[in-house]
Formats: sequence, structure tokens, C-alpha cells
Amino acid sequence: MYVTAPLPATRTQEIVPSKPNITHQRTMTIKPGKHLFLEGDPADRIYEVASGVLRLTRIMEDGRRQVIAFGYPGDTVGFPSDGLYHTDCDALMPTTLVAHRRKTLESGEGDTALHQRLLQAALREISAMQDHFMMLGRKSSIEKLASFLMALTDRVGDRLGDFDQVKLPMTRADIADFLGLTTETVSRTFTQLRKSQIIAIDHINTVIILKPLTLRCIAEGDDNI
Amino acid sequence: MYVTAPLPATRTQEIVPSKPNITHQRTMTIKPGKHLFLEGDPADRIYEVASGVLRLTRIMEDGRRQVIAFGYPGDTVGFPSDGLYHTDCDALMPTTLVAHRRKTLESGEGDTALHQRLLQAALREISAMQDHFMMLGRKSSIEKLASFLMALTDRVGDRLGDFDQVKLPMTRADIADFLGLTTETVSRTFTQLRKSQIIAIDHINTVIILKPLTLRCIAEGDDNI
DNA sequence: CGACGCGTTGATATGGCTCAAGAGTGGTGG
DNA sequence: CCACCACTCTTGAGCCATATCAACGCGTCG
Repeated sequence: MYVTAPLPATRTQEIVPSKPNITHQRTMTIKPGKHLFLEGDPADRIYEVASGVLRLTRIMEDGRRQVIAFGYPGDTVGFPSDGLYHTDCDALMPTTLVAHRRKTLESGEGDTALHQRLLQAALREISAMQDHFMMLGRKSSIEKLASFLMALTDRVGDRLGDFDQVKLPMTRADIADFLGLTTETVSRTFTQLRKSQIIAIDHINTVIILKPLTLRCIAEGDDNI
Repeated sequence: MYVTAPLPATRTQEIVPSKPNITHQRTMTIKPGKHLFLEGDPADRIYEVASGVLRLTRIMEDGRRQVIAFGYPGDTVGFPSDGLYHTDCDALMPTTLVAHRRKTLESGEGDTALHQRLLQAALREISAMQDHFMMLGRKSSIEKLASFLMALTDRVGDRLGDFDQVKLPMTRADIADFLGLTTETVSRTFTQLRKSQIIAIDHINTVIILKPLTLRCIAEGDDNI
């Protein structure tokens, strides 16, 4: 049903260590389309994204897909539960990661400061997911897309004169599966925002936010523009 | 819009300490309808539910509500992010709690075993929320309700001869706001499951699962009954 | 050049929402 | 003990937002 087919599992063998000769290997690179881990894999590592973008997904047997999150630089992915990963994770572009032992999070042995950082990342993750709930459960398609664009712009947007600009490394299908919509609805909603002069679209994957305040109002559900 | 109005804030003053004379107060009781904390409150405590049921909610300005989770015995609520709570929390019935200092989770000073337990609870929470995402974003109303009933039955159901039985301490509106539906749709879906002889309903708030396997299939999206 | 993947747009279908009415259910006070 | 009231739940009718099905354009790659 969903265009983006579950890819055949190509995993760790595809990960290219950046500094192959150091004993305590921690930094690595992953190529677009390659999986960092799959749902059900033993979760021995937790990863901090240094550059690039990751995609965390869950897939039902019949192919329905939910994008749980996109992992941007500064994000931490791969939190274990019962020692396993509970999502698939792959890269949307060449992505560099710093890997940490699961023990660093779970027992705190060794690097206390790192343990703290990973723990805080887990707590932020819980908070971010709560936002996402409201979006999935209670917002209209235009509110969903506006929320998504605002969140991404706040996080990784660029100032462009009077406007904001944000690059979208993911496909419309990814956005749809993140927001609980179809690609068609996402596309129509982009068009609607574009025709309302709230955004402009440059080469499909770059969005210019012409009216950030208006977009934020839409995201919050202020229907009186 | 939603029937259950945001209640006036009645908070900690309503919490009844069970053992008022002990210095290191940790166990407490909260009455139905009373708030344990509100979104934006400083998050100085993390709570383990010992008995009863809590409700974690988020509310938009226009009244749209999302139930983030129900807190059953064994669950931990109140994970802080930036030192604040990010949901409201109130009780659906008389509920007893064990309170822990935020520091116990964050710094791990003192009780290492407890620190471990709270950390694991946070990781389980992340995993549980990922399930919830799939439900909110990609499931039909009947799949949502079936998932909800199965999860609750697995967690707190009773064996009743050949059947399973589960009590629902929350209203239809709560279930609707948890599943991203309306009360009418929840009610109609209950009726549909009842007419299909998959469940029976006893006094509104007790559900008997007549065909657990069928219900589980529906929850997973196996449409071929 | 042809094939494919992705995005857009159009036409139509439909699942869940909205609005409305009525049927339990429980609590309260006379 | 009953009458009343407030609240929740259920059911019906109609509608609307989004899904579905389909066609096509565009860019990329072999």
C-alpha cells in the first residue's frame, strides 16, 4: 500500500567506521537507505546523531507504516526496552553517528557525564513524543503539516532575509507516515499552503516559510488566521 | 467541544499523606478527579502507582484533548523534561502513589537500585508510546478499540472461566481521547464488537472478552477474521 | 530513449465526525 | 422511598475531511 517498500535488511556490514584503527571505535557513518538497526534487534548500542538525518519507523504486517521520528543532529536514537530495539532505523542521507554502549545509559558505570546526557535525551524523547501524540490524535491535516514545518524550522531552519527556510530530506510519503496521512493529502496540503502564500516551495524539497506567524497559528489551531 | 471540561486546578493540597508523621514522606493517596500535577508545573517528584488508576492528558487551547496514557499499578508517571511536567495528571479512582525525588532519577545519588528502576520505567515508557503511535496514526476505529481492550486485558484483565474480563475505570470520552476518536464512534464500535459476539458488556464499565483471539486479530489488522 | 520513482492533481468513495434526540444511571433532597 | 436532575452512553441521520483510485508530469538513471 505504501510506496516506500520495507527494504531488504542491509545492516551493520554497510556501516563504515570513520577511523578504522582506533580500538574503542565510536564514530561511524551510515549511507542513505541503509539500516542502522531493525525492530527486534538486540539493542547493544545507543547512537547520537552528529550529522545527517535518520528515520525511525514501525511497520505492520500488512505494510502500514508509521514514522516514529526523524533523527537530526543532537538527537539520540536506539533506546532499548527489554534489551531490544522497538523500531527500524535507517538513514535519509549520509549520516555520522557516535555510538555508546547500552551499559553507559543503563548502569552509568564509567562516564557519569555521558550517562547524564543520555538520560536527559531519553526524557526529552518522552516529552517530544507527547507533542506528537496530540498531533496524531487531534489535529487536522493542515494543522499537522503546519506543526511539522514549524518544528523542523525551529530545529534546523535557516534565516533567509525576512523568511525562514527549511530543507526536507524526507519524501512526501515519509511526511505522510509521520503525520498519519496519505501522500496525496500531504501533497494537497502543501499546495493549499502554497496557494495561500504562507509557504513557497523550491525544488520540491526546500520550503520557504513566507508567513511564520500565520503558520504557527495554524499549527496551534487558531483558525482565525 | 469535549464533554470533560478542564477541571479547575485542585492539586497537592488534596493529596492525603498516608503516614503523616514520617519525615521522609513517600507514600500518598489521591482522590478521584483531583490533580497530581498540571502541565508546566515544576517536576520535583516522580511517582510510581501502587494502586488505582491515573490519567495523563494534554489539552489544546481550544479544548481538544489527548489522553497520553493511563497509569496503572506498576506504572511510573511524571518524567520531567527541562524540569517541568508536560502533561496534566489526575486520578480516575482513589490512587496510592510512591513519590521519589527527581534527583533519584536524574543523578542516581543514593539509591542505585531505585535509580535503575526509574530509568527502566522511562525506557519502557518510550517503547509503549511507540506502540501508541502506530495506533493513533494508522489504525481504524475498530482496530484501535480492539488494541486498547487487548492491552488493558493483558495488563489488568481477570480470567473468567473461558473468557477474559476487564474493568474500565475511564469514561467513553477518556477512551475516545486516548484513541483519537469521538465518544460516539467509541460507543458505536463497542456496539459493533458486542453484536459480533466478540465482547459482552456488563454494567457499562466491565467488558467480557468472549473471543480473545478474534479480538487480537482485529487489533493486529488481520481483517480475515 | 524508456522505465521508474516521486509528486501533483482530479474524481469519487467512505469512515468517522457533527448534530440531535433519547435512554440508562447515579446522586440528592424532599 | 420516590422524584428529579445531571451526566454518561447509545443511536440515528447527514455531512465532510480524508482516503482511495486513477492519470499524468517531471526528473533521474541505466
